[in-house]
Amino acid sequence: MARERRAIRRIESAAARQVTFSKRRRGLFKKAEELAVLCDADVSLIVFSSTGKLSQFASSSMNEIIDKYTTHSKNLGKPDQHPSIDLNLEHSKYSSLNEQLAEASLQLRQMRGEELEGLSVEELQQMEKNLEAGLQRVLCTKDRQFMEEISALQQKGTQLAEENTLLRNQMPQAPTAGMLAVADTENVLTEDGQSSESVMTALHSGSSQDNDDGSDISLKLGLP
Amino acid sequence: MARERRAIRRIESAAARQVTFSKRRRGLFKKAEELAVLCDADVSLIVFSSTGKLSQFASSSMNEIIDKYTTHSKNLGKPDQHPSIDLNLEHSKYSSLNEQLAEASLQLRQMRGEELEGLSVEELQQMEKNLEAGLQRVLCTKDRQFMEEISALQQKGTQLAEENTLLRNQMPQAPTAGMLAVADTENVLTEDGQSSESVMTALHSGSSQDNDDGSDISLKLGLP
DNA sequence: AACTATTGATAAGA
DNA sequence: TTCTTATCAATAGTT
Repeated sequence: MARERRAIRRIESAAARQVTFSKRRRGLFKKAEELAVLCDADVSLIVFSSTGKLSQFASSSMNEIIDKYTTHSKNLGKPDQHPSIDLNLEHSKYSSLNEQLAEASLQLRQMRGEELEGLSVEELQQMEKNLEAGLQRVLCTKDRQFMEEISALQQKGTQLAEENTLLRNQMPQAPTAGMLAVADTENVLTEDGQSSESVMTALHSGSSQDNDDGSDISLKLGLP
Repeated sequence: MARERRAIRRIESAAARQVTFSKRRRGLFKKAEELAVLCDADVSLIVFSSTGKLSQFASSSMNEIIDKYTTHSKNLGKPDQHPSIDLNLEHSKYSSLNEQLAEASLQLRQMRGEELEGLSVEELQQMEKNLEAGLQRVLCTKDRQFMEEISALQQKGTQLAEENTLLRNQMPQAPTAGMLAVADTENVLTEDGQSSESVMTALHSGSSQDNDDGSDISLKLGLP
């Protein structure tokens, strides 16, 4: 990354090692924080220099992350190794969780419009932005779900219509057709095989066109 | 470090966040290892993705480093606080808290429009309702704060204007009046005591009316 | 995932 | 340690 690539192996000169340590440690911590912020990750970084000096970074509480880690790996690996550590961490972990929960609850209440009294105008504007963005995404998702449901129903409708056609063809004399489908009987032959006309366009264009094979079904779309 | 600098702030798009997380995590772990090797340092790196997945690096044994860390920081902090708390109670409290926090976080993320995939249309409509209600309340509160600020400023303005009038009355010959207020001198006597004209209307009506006792101040309202 | 234009990190020197 | 600068590495946006 510089004048010349340095081979990744222990730097023999103590002075040079110290210099490189300072520079790279700064970079490493910076990147750790960036990862945590950018990606909403929980990051813990502990570094002991060769002289034994400690540096640390934690995106939230160090104890909490370590505990989460021990819990995680305990589940997969050998049970209990450092029973003493957990004890020291219990309390801080607990308060930290409590704080996080309180914070999250407050945020939720504020997003619902409660307890807004203490907020500055700037914070309120930020919340407004967040709420609008969230609302937008919710609306998009809802629309998408509607679309999916519509398209599923439409497919089913088309299939049923085709079955109907087949059945009617099999009994050409059927006198009860009028009860189930009023004006279809003369179109039966032509609409057979005309598979899928988009229901969306049907909804937009109102009742202009003549392709009735899906429209009986599309009337039920708003409900489920 | 790329096409364009990315602001170090949580990436909203879940997809982009995941991509960046993968890329940067790899880079971070590489640098952690390089620091450990080059500088003979003891390095521990623990990363939980926003989805809870664990990644770790340790130049020696993770547990050993963590142990060393807890020993180190214990010495600096207060030594032992709660040597004996009911562990079982503690643990159940912990799990419960954890669950609550997870639930609250999920709700928050969903209100921000993330992780909506599993929700039904009904749930989405409920969220939409909540978001709209929250947004409405936030907007009301914001407006109220604006009003309060405006009215406070206006009051102050009125007071200052009154003080000005008093001062001018005390030196009737003042030849420098034109520098501070151009056309006021003949109105001084009449506007005294005319207390509060709404600043809102002043803002809306532009520069039509003649009651100048607050308008010099109203120009500064947008800023503080 | 692979590709680059760019920015960022850093090795060496002062 | 800090600053500078030439260079290499990481990565943001794109495909």
